[in-house]
Amino acid sequence: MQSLESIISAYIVSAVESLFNTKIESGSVTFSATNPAFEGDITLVVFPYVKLSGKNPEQTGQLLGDYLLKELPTIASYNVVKGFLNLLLTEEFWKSRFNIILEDNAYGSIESGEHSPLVMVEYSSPNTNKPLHLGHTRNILLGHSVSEILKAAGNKVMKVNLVNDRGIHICKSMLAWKNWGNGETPESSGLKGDFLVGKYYVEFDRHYKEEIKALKESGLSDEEAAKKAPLIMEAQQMLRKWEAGDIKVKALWAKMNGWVYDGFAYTYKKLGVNFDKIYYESNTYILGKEIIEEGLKKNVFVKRADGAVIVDLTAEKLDEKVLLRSDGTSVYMTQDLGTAVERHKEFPFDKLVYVVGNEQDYHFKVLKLTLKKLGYEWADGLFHLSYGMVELPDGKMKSREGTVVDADELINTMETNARLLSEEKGLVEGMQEDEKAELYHRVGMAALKYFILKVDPKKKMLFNPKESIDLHGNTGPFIQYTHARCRSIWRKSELTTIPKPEILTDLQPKEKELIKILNGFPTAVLDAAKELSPALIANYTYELAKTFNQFYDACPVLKEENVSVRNFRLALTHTVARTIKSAFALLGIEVPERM
RNA sequence: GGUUUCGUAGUUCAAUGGAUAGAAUAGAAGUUUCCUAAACUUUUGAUGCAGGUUCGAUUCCUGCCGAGACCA
Repeated sequence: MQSLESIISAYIVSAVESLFNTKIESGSVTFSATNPAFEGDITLVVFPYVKLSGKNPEQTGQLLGDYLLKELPTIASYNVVKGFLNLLLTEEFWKSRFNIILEDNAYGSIESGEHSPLVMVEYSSPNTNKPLHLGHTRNILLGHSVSEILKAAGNKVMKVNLVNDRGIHICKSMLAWKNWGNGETPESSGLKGDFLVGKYYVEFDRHYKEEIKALKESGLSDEEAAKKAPLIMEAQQMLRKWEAGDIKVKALWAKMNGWVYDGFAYTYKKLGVNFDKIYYESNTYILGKEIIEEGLKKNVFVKRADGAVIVDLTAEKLDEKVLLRSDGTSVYMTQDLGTAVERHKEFPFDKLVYVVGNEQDYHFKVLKLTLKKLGYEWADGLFHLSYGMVELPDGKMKSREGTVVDADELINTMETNARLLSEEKGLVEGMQEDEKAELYHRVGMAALKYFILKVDPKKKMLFNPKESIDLHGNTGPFIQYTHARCRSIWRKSELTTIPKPEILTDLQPKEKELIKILNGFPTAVLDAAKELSPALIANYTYELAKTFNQFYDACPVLKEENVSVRNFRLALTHTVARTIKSAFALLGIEVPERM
């Protein structure tokens, strides 16, 4: 279905050509929503054509309006206010639009085909030394939602996770567990695996700090003490053993990482997300060394006097970046270069979206530029979805100060709050226990997910642990509630098929408004895909739900006596429910039939 | 210090350079013999400061003030 804007744009192009003798791009035509104070369904901004017409904005608008009224039968009337041409479309247009939308069961999504672009989305990418927290939650929800949105926009999508399963951090946990763990396992203690490993990471830190303190008292500087503490040296020794393939170290490593994966799997499941492929850094960390050779050969990289290999990006207003240390060890950038190249070989993606926090902005700029310099044209398709940090009222979450908001705990709290409200409303009586649990889960998760996703990803967001996430107003549960209302009407209608409406009467204001909003869904999906912003879908869905509730108040559905009006309203209610469900699926939020 | 992002009602969020800056929440006042009141209606309240570009600036540019991030 062609969008309303593109239909009118085409006529504006020909109007400008025949009236002002100038060719313009149809993409340059700008519309805006009509101000409610004036009559109209869509508004054309006239200012860009004032110079072409040589007349004032009002006269220019009149000319364009006359042309459209004559040439485009769906225009019922127009008016010009200042430089704005307000266009009113015919009732017939909106009625036929609604019928098209109603018929389309996959409304809002474009099926991908063989030649659709392949987009790889990397998200989550956790370390294996601690449980997931609210910051990870934002990452995970964004990654999942963006993937769904890209799919709906007609892309083939591959969701990947790159787990940081090796390095000094996991060695610290391993060492602490060996020293003070007494063989504790998730089974023996009942502790979730990622929490268990996280506990020993903290334990390491505690003992390490004591050692540093003691060393400092014996006269060492801060820096020396931090380097010379026996524990850290032992952890480093462990890492070297790991790299050398020491069987015992590798076995412990595999065991403890296994615990963490079980813990993560539980949280991912609760959050309703999954991956098509999981990469492990233990496999990818060696990648990238060949890239260094390649870069040196192509004279893109330079070997410094101390032996370190660098890429000079000063021409691009960035620094020199070290890619290989003077001791020959690689840095993150080396691995990421190698991983990107490997991935593109295996899955020749058109786009690779990295969902990573904005503290890595510099890193991804360098990554893309460096790949470009090496001649990999596909690097143009690399995109860093740089999201803002989740902050607490007094700043960043700090694990040291114990202010980290744990993901599992937050999920539980949300489910509990949903349960308390449901019980208070008393609408769940008669439900089976498992049905109730499912409902509380859906509602709690809707509140959490919507709270996070409705904020523009680029912006930092604030979470106040003292005030629980709201279930009223502009929230996920409000929209779920609207869906449940729609479904309730539908059940009570006792119809089995959707009535084909013949709308003989004029549309009520709220009916027309709903059709207009429904009409905007495909555009919202495409915009969200272009911007990689689930927030646009959240805002869209809120507008739809809010308007439906107004309609619900103003227009009876089941009690309407005129059969054709009743059928139309039922069809409208059905379409609203279906669209809310589709839109929320793009956010990874499920909607209940009743609540 | 260098680079960079961000400052919008009391609070949390909106606004491809477009009309009178929207919502939610908190505050005030209403709506239930009527399809789910997790709703609806009315109301109070905001663009950090100073310039510039533009027919038009929350949005673009410059400076200042304030907060964060990255790099040393």
